[in-house]
Amino acid sequence: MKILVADDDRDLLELVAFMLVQDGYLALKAGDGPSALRIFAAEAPDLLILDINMPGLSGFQVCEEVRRTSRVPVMMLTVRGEEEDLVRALELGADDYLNKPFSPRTLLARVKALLRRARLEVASPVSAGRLKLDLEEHTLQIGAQPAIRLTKLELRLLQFLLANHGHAVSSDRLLTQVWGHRGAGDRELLKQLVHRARQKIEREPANPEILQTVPGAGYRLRVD
Amino acid sequence: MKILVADDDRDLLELVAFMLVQDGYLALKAGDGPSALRIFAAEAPDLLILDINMPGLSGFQVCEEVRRTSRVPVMMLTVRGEEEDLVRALELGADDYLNKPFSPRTLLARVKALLRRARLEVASPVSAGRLKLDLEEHTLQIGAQPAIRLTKLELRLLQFLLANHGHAVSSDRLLTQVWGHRGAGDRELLKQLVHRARQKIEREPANPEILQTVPGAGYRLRVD
DNA sequence: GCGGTTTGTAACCGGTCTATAACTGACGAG
DNA sequence: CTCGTCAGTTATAGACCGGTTACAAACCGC
Repeated sequence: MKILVADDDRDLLELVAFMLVQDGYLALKAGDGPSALRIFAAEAPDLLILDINMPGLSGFQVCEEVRRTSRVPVMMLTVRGEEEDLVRALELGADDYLNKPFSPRTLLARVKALLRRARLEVASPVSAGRLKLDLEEHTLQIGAQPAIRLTKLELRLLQFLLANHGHAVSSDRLLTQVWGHRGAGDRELLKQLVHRARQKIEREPANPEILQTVPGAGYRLRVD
Repeated sequence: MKILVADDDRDLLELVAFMLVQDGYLALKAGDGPSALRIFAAEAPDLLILDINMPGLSGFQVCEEVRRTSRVPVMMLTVRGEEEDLVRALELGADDYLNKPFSPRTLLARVKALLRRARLEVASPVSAGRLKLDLEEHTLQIGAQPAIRLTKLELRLLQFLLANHGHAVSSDRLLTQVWGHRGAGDRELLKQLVHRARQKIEREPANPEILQTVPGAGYRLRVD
């Protein structure tokens, strides 16, 4: 479950991200409004936590922009009980509102509640080129071939590679994306996962056409 | 739009009701938990505002009881800073949580947001393909076969799957939809419920044609 | 309150998935 | 050439998942 946190207060940003990661979420961090929008477009997170007071693009503006294209749950943060803020946030389509300072448990409980409610809505498949990933069914379809069943980890791996298709993605990035946290010794896991995925999706697993190795850099997904 | 307010503090009760009426809602008042439940059953309000600290039946208990039969939006009220309360309320399936004292505008903004969100949820169709659910009779009819009697939980499971027929629905979603709240050990419940439902509705329960498993993802209802 | 039904809890099983380790060959630096 | 690193492969143990059986607890109609 990916959550994007946007706050210009570096310390708070790191703290919130840490709390989320501790609780098993994958946290994406943005230090200002424009980055938030960029990351939102690139990563399609499942929930947004936006500080209202950000220089440049405020949380309101980010929320408004996001709401043009998406109904993803949005939680707004602000320093004090600025009532005008609350009203405006809810009117802009935010789903929840939290005053700083807040406690970890409060934040996590509300995040959980929002996600639970959001899950009532339907996820749509993501596709690029001849690859189509169905997040609901946990399957991958290549061109007109029959769909291939994927495990949870395989799905996350391919989802992220697909989001960056055509570009090499470093092992480190994949590790944090797929497993979330973890130490250094986990190159093995990725190696394994790639191997198993290739067995499933490649016509000739030893000469991969889709899930390619970029020596020294990581992996890349070819979609054409 | 009917809103039920339950609080043992007479003054606050009247105040909240007054605020709601001022804003164009119809306010129902309950001075304790049992009255709240009675009025809820009799009037089917569109939203509940429950004080947690009520003598006799607490807001928690009222919420829990209501959630057994209904997914109506619930907002909980309590004195500031009881974090345990917040967590517990959200876990019991409450939709929002407000600390006393609060301002009229805050309350109204959140009420408005809850109602708007509730309205977005789609009324689920009661039949699809060769499956027809009778919500009053608690029965399922498959094609021209005689109707099958269902229990309350089986009905809710099938109702939700039917509303999303053709799409895989995750176990988590089903859990919150059928049971509402709850925590860890509940994969067992779903497993059981699915098993029992299959015994009833499938021609060959070991090879389900209707209530299918989507490995790693959840379950799906086939209606054709 | 009684008896059947419905729901919750636990244990078990087989299959799949994941983590971990060991071995192999390719490659580049020294 | 040799060593170390990197990526691929093979092997395996344990965790986890989903289905099944069994039984206890709660509930419901009478």
